[in-house]
Amino acid sequence: MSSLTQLIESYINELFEEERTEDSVFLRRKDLAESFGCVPSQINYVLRSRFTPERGYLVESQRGGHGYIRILKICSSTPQDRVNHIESIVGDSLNDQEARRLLSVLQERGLVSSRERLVIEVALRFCDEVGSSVFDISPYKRNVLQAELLKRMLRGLALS
Amino acid sequence: MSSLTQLIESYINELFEEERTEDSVFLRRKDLAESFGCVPSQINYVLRSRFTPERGYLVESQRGGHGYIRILKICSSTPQDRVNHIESIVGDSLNDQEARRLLSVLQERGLVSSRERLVIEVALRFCDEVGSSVFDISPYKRNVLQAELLKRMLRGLALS
DNA sequence: ATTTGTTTGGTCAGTATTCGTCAAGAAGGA
DNA sequence: TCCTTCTTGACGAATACTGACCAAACAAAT
Repeated sequence: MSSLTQLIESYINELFEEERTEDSVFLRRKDLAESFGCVPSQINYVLRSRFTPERGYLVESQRGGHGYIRILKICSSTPQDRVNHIESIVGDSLNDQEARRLLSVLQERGLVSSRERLVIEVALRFCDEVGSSVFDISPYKRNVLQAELLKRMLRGLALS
Repeated sequence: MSSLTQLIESYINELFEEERTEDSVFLRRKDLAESFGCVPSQINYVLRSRFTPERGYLVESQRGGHGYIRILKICSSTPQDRVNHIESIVGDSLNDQEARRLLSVLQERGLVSSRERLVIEVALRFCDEVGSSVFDISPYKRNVLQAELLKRMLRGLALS
C-alpha cells in the first residue's frame, strides 16, 4: 500500500529524529538504495520531491571517493525569517492546485492549523470565483491575485 | 429516488463514521468508481459539489503510481444552527466597521481564534481593496461582496 | 605533475499508473 | 419550458520508478 518513496521518506525522517544534536543527516546514496532494493536514482527522486526548500529542507552532496548526501532542516527563528520564507515559496503567481498543495504542506509543517487552512481556502476560492464569474479577468491575473491574497494572509499568520 | 452522487456522498460519510481515530479518509478514485459502476470523474463531481471547504472539508490528492484522494473533515460536530445564526448576523451587506465589530464579538465568544480573525480580516481588506482600486465597483457592492466572503469563511468555521 | 582508473552522486528520458479538467448531453425539478 | 444538477468520456497532467549515460572527487601508477 505504501509506496517506496514514502518508505524512504519515513526512513530519513527517523534519521532526523534520532539525530538529537544536529539538524542534518548524512546518507550514502548507493547504500540506501541497496538496502531498499532499488536503483540509486530513486533516492534522488525522494530528495527532489520530499526534501525541498518548500518543505523546509536543503540538500548538499559530494561525488567521488568519500561521497555523501547531506540533508539539512532549515528552521526560521525570527518572524521576519518566516515571512521571507513564505514570500519566496508562494512567489508571484499561483494556480488553485499549487495553492492547495502549498497549504497542505504548511499544515503538515504545523505553520497553519486545519481551521486556518480552511478559512484560507474559502477565501481563495471566493477570490477566484468572483474574479472569473463577476469580473471575467484572465486566468493569469487571477493567479497573480491569488498569490497576493495568499501571501498577505500567511504573512499575517507568520507575524502573529 | 437517490442519485448516484448522493449514494457516493453517503458512502463517504459512512467511511468517516467508521473512522474513529482520524478525521480523514483515503480513497482510490478508480476503485470507488468501479464499485459504484461509474466513470472515475463522477467521484470528482461528488467531491467538488459535496466536500468543499465551505462545508468544512478539505480534499488532498496525488496522481500517478500509488495515487490517492484524501478527504479531511475539519468540522466534526453537527450544528447547522450555528451556521444559520452566523448567516443572520452577517446579513447581506456589511461595511468594514461592522465586519470588524462582528469579528471582535466572535473572538470574544471564542468562536474564532485571534489568528483566524487575522486571516479573515486580511482577506476582507484585500477583497475591498481589489474591488475599489482594480475594478472600481461601488461601495455598496463592495459591502455585499464582503458580506458574502465573510459568511463563507465563517460558515466553514462554524461547523467545527 | 599527469594520466588513468575507481568510486561515488547527478541528470534525463521513457513507461506505467493514477487523478483532474472540460464540455457535452441527460435527467430532474420548478 | 427553462434552469440546475448530474453523468459520461475523451483528453491532459502529475507522480513513481527504472536504467542508461554523464560528471565529479579521489587515488594509484607512471
